[in-house]
Amino acid sequence: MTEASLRPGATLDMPRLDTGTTFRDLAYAALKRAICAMDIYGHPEEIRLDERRLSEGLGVSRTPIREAMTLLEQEGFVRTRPRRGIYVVRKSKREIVEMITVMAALESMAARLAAVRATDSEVADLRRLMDAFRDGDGSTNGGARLAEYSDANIAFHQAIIKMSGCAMLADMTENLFIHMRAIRKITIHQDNRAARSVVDHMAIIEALERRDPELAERLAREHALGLAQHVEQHGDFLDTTRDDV
Amino acid sequence: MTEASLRPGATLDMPRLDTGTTFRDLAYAALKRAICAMDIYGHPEEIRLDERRLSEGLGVSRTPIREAMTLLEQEGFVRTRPRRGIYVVRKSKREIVEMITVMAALESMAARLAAVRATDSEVADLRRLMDAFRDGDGSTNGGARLAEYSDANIAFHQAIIKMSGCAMLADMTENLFIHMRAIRKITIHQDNRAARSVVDHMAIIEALERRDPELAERLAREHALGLAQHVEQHGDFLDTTRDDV
DNA sequence: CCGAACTCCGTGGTATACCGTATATCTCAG
DNA sequence: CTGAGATATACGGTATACCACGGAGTTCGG
Repeated sequence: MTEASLRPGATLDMPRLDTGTTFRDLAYAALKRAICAMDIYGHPEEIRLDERRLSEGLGVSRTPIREAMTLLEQEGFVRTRPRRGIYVVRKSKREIVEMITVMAALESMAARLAAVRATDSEVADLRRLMDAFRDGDGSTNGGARLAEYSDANIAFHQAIIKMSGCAMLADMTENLFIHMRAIRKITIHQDNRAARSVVDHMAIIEALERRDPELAERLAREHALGLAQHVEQHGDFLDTTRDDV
Repeated sequence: MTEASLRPGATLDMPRLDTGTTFRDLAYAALKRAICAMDIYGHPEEIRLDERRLSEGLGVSRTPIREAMTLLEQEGFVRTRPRRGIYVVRKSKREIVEMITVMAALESMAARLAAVRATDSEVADLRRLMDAFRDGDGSTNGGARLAEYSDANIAFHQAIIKMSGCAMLADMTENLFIHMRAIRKITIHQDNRAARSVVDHMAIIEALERRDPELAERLAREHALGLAQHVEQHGDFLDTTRDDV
């Protein structure tokens, strides 16, 4: 390959501009970020996306936009209805419960693996991360802290996945996290769930520290399924103003 | 909407031709079927797909082909390398082990749910399905039966998923089954795994009959992880002739 | 004043042309 | 005969034009 052969000519060799990133990928990233940013379950009206408008806005043609949309549709973020438009999906209560169930399955497996495979320092890092929140949780400051905790919550769960050492678990849960973050925004304010969540997390950490895969798995599963049950019982508002096809 | 209003004119009302199925979906189905049909791990050379040739062969333009390819790529069946071509993927040993691990997670959760939610008749059907194979399994006929059993094996696992009543579990495992079928074609001939598999399945059925979610989950998980361990130990041939990027 | 039918516009679906680059082939110096 | 460089070819990536259908607005008959 001669690796930018060092002949004397004026070959001001550039670092290597990446040919790998396509417009499709850029559009995909931009759209996904935009969708994640919006509060999907906040306002009831459906959100429609216009290929041509997006194309114009992002400065690329419709083709990469469409390909990105295809990806987003398969991932369950948008739904395209022929000759009607592309809509940001709003999961039904049933779908959310199922999603949490799947999450419980994957995360409990991750916890099982993590209990065996994670390094001591990884577990220690996880404990440090959560200890900060256990201290100042009980009473003092209100909603502002919850938003911050919501992120730490996601971080905790992602850490468990990562410590499993199974890349595919991370892949499959990545999109689920995005949906769940939107849900968690609501449920976290109910029923003192934030405080309960911290308790559950600490128990899981202890199980990991004890290197007990059975316990870690069970706790992770029950933690997730507890959220599923909560949504099942208190999530009826999710099914309002749905136009089922 | 007046439903093809019954005025006397010559309104030879057609049955309703489906506008929903797009060329993209047709191309996707055709390509997926073709990929599943081929024995991916049989011959070592890489299989390349040509958009233009496929477009010509299927009688549609490149656009729907590309969109179908985008889907297949996201599902992990093909990989497109810029300006190189589109290749049918061949999973590495590590990837296959991870895939089976994910399968174990999802399937064990399905078994747990099925133990509680499945109807008696569903469980009975499952037993009937497998009893046929337990009888004539041990000795008599060889490889011809194994291919047949391979399908029954998939059917068993899919039945568990279905009985969980969780549609999303079915969705997420659908593509995994396709990959695993290709793997199972090989592993089933090794180490008398077919007979072992039947034993495991019967134990799972018994757990379902006893409505024991903990046991059903554990057995389903151990059954799948057993396969993972087998691949881990005996699947080194999978990593031959890989051109890693 | 109201409702049904018609027209127009906007949308996603499809086809096609063009572009840049990686690979393959050919050419020619050694 | 061998290998480096020039040219040709083929592929995926992108842009654009056109199409058919659905729905909103309009018009006309009652």
